[in-house]
Amino acid sequence: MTTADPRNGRRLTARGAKTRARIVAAATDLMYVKGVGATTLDDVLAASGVSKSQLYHHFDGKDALVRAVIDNVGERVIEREREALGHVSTIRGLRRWRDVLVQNNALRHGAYGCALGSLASEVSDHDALAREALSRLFAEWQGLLAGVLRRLQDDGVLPPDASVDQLATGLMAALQGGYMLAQTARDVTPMATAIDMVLAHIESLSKR
Amino acid sequence: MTTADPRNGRRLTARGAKTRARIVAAATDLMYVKGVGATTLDDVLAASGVSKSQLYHHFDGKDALVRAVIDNVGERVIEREREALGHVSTIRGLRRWRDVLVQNNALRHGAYGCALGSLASEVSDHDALAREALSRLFAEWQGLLAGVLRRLQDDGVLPPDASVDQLATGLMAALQGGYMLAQTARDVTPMATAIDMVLAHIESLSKR
DNA sequence: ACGATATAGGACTATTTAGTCCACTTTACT
DNA sequence: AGTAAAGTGGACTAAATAGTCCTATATCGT
Repeated sequence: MTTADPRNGRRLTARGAKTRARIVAAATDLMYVKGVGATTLDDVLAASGVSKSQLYHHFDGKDALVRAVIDNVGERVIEREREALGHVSTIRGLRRWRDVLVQNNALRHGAYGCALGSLASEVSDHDALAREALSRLFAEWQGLLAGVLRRLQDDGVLPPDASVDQLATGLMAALQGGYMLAQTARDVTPMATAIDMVLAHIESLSKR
Repeated sequence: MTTADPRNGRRLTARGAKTRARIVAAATDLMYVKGVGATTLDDVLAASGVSKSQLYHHFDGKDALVRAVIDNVGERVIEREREALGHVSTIRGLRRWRDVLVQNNALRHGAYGCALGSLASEVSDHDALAREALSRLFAEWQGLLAGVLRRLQDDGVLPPDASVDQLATGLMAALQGGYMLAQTARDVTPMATAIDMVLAHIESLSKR
């Protein structure tokens, strides 16, 4: 059985796909914990138990690997958020979504920040392709938030003139900024506070 | 004439201080544009026109240089924000503060993000001392914002039960998250939108 | 079954990078 | 003026790192 290689459409056997996935999985973990710049290809090889030629067989180089990691992280985050937000249509549901993110982040005392946000701020100024991919992912994530707000609007909870997309932007920014402040303070509190402020704002709009 | 060396109290001549400052200035620029990880000591030497022994005379190594850069950036940002926010006591003044940040960021189309925020997300998980310094700087910056809100409260614009510190946290998070989204999108809009949302929230609290 | 292609292992190279060392010059202070 | 400390220049080393190359094995399509 063969499948298309995400990189260049080259044929890929089941075995090859598995090796490729192992490389990406190891790189994803390392880059999340150590950062992209501090993760060497040798680190990835050691963690995945794969040889160098295999890495270069599947990826043109470090940049290509980083892009594969972004795709991988993005896919997981978007899927997670789609499940978490896809059917939310109440402010209460939005608060539950907040609780999950806050509690997960609290487990690491804020360390490492948002998987997507950390990648974005490290890579955006260096690799245009990676930046664009991250930009699309943020847009998609934000679209899920906007979807929730739109449902609130459709249910009459938010007034028709509420600018759903701008609220979603503000919520995403508060989330990402909160992640970053929590990472710097090694304390999840600022992240929780920032999201709460936006949710309070959204709630206040519904009480007119 | 001699002054205390910021690093270890060693005596420092005017000439030495000048060399040290040149190193820090070059490193600051490079690390802002290229990122900390992608900036090599050789880059710093080339940009500052200084020899390697001088760099190691003034700093114990790259980590120490990064910390000096953080102090330098922090000092400039805090001074800038102190001037911008120190005497603001109206929402109108807060909007003008917003305009300056947005316009400055628009000049680079969002690139590089916040000088402090970019350092924070790259360094926080790698160097505890640097993280703590950045955490103190964010707290100081946020304190300036809280000062503005407190003045609004004292003037009766914000109600006495408004949680000024939490609003300042939310504003800082939106600002930082906005910087990051703008950097990823290469478009200042999300940053402007995020701050505007928080300012709208603050304004809505004043209309009770 | 068999040729073609994908996959695997790992030694090897060239370059970059942090960090060291030492000879020499300038400055501060009495 | 003299001397000790600070400052300077740059060659040098060791380690790390990205990337190449060649050989061998496994798998696929026919």
